[in-house]
Amino acid sequence: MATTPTLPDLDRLRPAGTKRSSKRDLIVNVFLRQEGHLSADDLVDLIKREDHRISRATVYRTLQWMVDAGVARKVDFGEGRFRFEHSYRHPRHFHLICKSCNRSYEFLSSDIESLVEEVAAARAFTARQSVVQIYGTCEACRTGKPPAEEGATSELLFARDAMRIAIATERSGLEFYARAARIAKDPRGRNVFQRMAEEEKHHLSTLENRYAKLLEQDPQLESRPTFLFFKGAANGLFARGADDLRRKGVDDLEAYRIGIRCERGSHRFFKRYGERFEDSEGKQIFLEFAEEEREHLEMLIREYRALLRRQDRHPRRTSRPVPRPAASR
Amino acid sequence: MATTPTLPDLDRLRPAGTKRSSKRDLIVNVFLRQEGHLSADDLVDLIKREDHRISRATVYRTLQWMVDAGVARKVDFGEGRFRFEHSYRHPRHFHLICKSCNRSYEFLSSDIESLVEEVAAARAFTARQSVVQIYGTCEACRTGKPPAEEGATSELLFARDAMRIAIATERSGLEFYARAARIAKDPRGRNVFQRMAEEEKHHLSTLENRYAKLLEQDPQLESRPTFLFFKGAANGLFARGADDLRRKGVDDLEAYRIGIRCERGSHRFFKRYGERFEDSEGKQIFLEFAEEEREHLEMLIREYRALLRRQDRHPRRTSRPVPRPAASR
DNA sequence: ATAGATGCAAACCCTTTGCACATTA
DNA sequence: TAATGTGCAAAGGGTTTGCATCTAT
Repeated sequence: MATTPTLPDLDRLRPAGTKRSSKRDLIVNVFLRQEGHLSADDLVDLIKREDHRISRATVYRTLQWMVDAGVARKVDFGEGRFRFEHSYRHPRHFHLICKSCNRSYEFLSSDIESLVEEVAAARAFTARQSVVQIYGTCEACRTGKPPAEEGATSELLFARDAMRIAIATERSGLEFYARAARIAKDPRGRNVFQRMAEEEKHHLSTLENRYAKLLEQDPQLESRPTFLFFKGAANGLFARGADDLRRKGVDDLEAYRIGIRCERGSHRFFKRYGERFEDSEGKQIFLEFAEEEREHLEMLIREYRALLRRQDRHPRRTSRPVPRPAASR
Repeated sequence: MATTPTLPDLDRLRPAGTKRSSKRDLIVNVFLRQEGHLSADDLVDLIKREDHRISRATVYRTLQWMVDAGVARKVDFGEGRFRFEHSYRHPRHFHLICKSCNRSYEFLSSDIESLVEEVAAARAFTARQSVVQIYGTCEACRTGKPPAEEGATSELLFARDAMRIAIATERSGLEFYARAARIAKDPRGRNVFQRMAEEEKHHLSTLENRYAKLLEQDPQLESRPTFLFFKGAANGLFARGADDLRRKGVDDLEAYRIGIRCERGSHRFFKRYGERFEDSEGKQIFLEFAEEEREHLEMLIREYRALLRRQDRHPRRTSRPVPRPAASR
């Protein structure tokens, strides 16, 4: 069953020095009840059905008000007019836009965002916002089948994908640390890795419970298409790291370095997306994980340095502090 | 020194049943002389300087004509009006858009394009075109320094990056095959890998010569920012493959599989971008390489299967035929 | 009472179009 | 001489705005 989107507290959003107005309230409520991306005209039509005496100008003014209040976002699909989408508890995302039915579908890709940041950095360009739009024909239009009914809010999809990614990360993290513990020569190192593996195992079961609970909110949730794409989760980062441990001649120092690389990558990921949503299940999960990964990261760096000192060698650049995401540069 | 962009043969572009017109010629020529992304209004101003008596309507009509003829592309930077950019020998690309000076900078990213294709595939969406726009502040505006003068056409930048990528691929391919030859147990396999390494070495020197020649066309070419981003070149694909060969227990079969994965990736890359440009140096390089990688790929698959048969085992899925890029699905 | 919100119609901006006239093949 | 191309002005779609009126605080 479809969940109703959480409604924002309009009184709190209203900027100081502005008055309440029943017409605006009506427009905002009608807008928030809709799904998808409405043009000003669409909204005028919807409004006229409920109250004949609301003028087009007021609808335009209210749309602007919503954008300023952070309830709506103006989007441009190249049609020569703008559309508006919710932005309350609905983070920036990318779009697939069907040219034949004009429907649009949302997604997020951590991988694309990282690459975009790299490109911007390569040009010394300060990126404030990025737009990714894929134009084409959607499955429904191509096959003639009815479109999969909307239903799940992207808040829910975000939470689902957040948890899937967290679970995948824990699983491969567990594998990584278990293997690292097996190959570690230094007893202290073995101990550290073993402790990490234990932690991952514990978190994993917590997460799996939470995921099961989330699924109760929407029986079809599992079958809905991916909203948040992140390769680092399943086959990147820790999985790659575990793989790297299989190479010849990996010593304890190398194992630490690989672990540091992995934790840094996932910390970065969880932090970025954790900051994206407000007060949602997904946000919470992500921020918890970001924190956890940060702690792991610090411990690994500490241990790495300690081992280096014991071996009387100089630290390598892998031990620089936790980086901030490039977006905030 | 900046190279003048190659001018299209307008007579050839003119669709059948349309007449020549001196005013249109003037407008097209003025348009093609400009760089960057012009609004209709910008173009009207430029035109008025040369001939007072050309009307706004004609400019609009000519812009439409250029879009139809494939000389111009209509782009939308969310300003509430369209801009136009060259499209003659100028492939589709992505944009960095400076909100403070309204300049825009172009780039291409194979990595982003691949991810976009994956997202589309995951939703069974047929992608026809994708838009990636990074909005923010450019270096010139942020630092107050004058903008790096334009100069190089993206045709030249594309050729430069094409060659850089080809060279990086050859280098890591060479390393990969040399190492594979070293670890191969099967004498026939050792021979195959050695032959590949020789080939790579030969191509590498050809390419380096060609690159040197390209640089003569623009002394600053090397220092201009990256236009085409592709991670697979330097640290992906073969480099990763060579790395994989360092793992414990890599046998000849595994070496073939890794090689097949690498060749498939680079074949795919070279093919995609080779098809993008018309009659340019970059296009030629890329298509030659695509063909070369395809041959390597086929040989590796053949050898892999032969070895399997000799070892009396069943083929694994790695031996499926060369895939086409997802874009053409 | 007074600042802010609304309705109406006009104005705006960018773009397209109908029609008479000019050019080209 | 036909068929295209052009200029002009008008119309078109989407959006904003000036101003008188209404409404919340």
